[in-house]
Amino acid sequence: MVLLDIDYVTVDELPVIRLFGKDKSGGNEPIIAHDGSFRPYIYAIPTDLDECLGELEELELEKLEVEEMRDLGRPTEVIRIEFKHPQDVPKIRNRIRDLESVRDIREHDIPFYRRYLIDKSIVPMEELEFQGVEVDSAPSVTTDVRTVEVTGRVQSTGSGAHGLDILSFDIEVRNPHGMPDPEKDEIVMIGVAGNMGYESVISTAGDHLDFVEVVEDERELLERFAEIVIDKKPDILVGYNSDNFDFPYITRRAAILGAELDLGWDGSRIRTMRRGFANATAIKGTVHVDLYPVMRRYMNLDRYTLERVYQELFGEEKIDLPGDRLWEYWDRDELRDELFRYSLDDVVATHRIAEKILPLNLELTRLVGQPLFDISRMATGQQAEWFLVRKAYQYGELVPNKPSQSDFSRRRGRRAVGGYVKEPEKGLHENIVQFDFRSLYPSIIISKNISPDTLTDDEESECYVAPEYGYRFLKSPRGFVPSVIGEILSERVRIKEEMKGSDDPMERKILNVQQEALKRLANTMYGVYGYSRFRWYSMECAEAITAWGRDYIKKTIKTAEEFGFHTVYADTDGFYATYRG
DNA sequence: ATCACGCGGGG
DNA sequence: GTGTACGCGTGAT
Repeated sequence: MVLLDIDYVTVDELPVIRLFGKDKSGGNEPIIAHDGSFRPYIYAIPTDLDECLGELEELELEKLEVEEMRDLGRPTEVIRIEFKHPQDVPKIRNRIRDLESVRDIREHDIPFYRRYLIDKSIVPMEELEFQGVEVDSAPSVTTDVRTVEVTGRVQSTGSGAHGLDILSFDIEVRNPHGMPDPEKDEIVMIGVAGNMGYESVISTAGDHLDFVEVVEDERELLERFAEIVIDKKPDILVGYNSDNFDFPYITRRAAILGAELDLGWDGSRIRTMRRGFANATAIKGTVHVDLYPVMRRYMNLDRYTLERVYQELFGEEKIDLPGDRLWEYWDRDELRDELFRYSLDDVVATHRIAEKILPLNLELTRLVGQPLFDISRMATGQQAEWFLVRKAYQYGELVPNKPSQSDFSRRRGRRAVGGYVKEPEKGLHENIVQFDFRSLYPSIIISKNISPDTLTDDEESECYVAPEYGYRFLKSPRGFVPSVIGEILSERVRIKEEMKGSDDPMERKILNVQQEALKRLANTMYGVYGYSRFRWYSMECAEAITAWGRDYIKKTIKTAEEFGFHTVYADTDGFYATYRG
């Protein structure tokens, strides 16, 4: 099956991982696989091993094991402490940290389902194979969900999921007094658009329009929407700002009207989680993607309204009606059809954006190895971090802890000096030659071995020494981050080669998105060194990278000028010049 | 310069 | 849920 989502439940006081997938070759059947074989754990770094083992014995923990790992490259003996339940970790970790013989605890802040994916080398949005036996299905409105108990091996096959079913939706509200208030303003339309040209607006009016499906009242409107989602069984349900608007609104209206909206495969309800400044809405089994945070990351605009994003992406205007007057379009017969067309246009636009943008996010999901639900809501720095957490496991490296509040405030505000910029010379320049470095920063990280684990004070060892700052980076062994970026770039080269050798336009398209995702990830790696919440934060690394960058471009410009070129503009990794002989 | 505050998207 | 989280522009001081 294709693995779409993951979580865990507690059965008889023990955690059971649930893998939500679809059998793409077997009629798109939803499957929930239960795996009760995995247990949470953390690491303790002891000051004295035997003493520490002794102290830990007294806490009556599930299991203790001594392991040899590396902590920023340094060989380190750690104690792996297993727990019965993920919830035990926050309960007990402070007591462990405070033990006399414990220098530090690690990997105590990694969500259980993420730990599972990493340790089992399982990748969402790839085919998943496992051995299991059928068990009784969970009660569900989705009647045909199969439940399987995992009895043996579980593994990702490496083949990506393509042809996923996407369903987009969008609601319209009648709000005559300011912003919509779910306590009193009814939902009058829900637009839905699916893969195979399925486009429809559900409403209590508009029966003369061919794309409108008429229902009796608002409650039926909500239930019909739920029915369509269940019936269409999309892999991904997409909205625009649906985390913060559509879903919370629908949920509240459903509660007021007593509508059944148990869309989860396990019969669970739509859940909106408060996440600091933003919400995230989840439906068990179906991956809900809110395109708004995705688009904010994907492009750099002054505003991110659906209209603006659509226009930028496709160069076309979509129907735009004034939000504060939509209720008039509903109330006045002669304007109502326009509102219907607006509703349809919104959901179709959302769908088009989804079709264009999701392939990249699916590749990032596979690369980072965390669920699409999470990836679509993560800042790029977070994506890079979870990618590295997975790599750290593979490399036997201990993951650094998340920065504490004091680390964070100390780091915040410090900023590495940026790239070299020569302001453009005014005027019209002819016969311009352009020069730029390919992947300048990733290349510098690799060639100068810039990594927190190679940064050293040691004057004796052979080092690369950063210009301006004099920071020293060991020439060997190869650092953790440079190794990982090296992997990313060589994978990208391999994929580009494969692209050259392919005539199949479909295959080329897929490969192109893959290399694009790798490029983005590689380029993110440089920036995160200076990102204050990053586990591998290092201002020295961030500063060294840009210092070498400035050094390279200035030297290149100087050389070009010796050959008779004149630079009219330069920025970070490239410059424009005229030839003067 | 420094800090508190509020906003984004949605109708 | 191994929870509780952004980043920037604005106006006031």
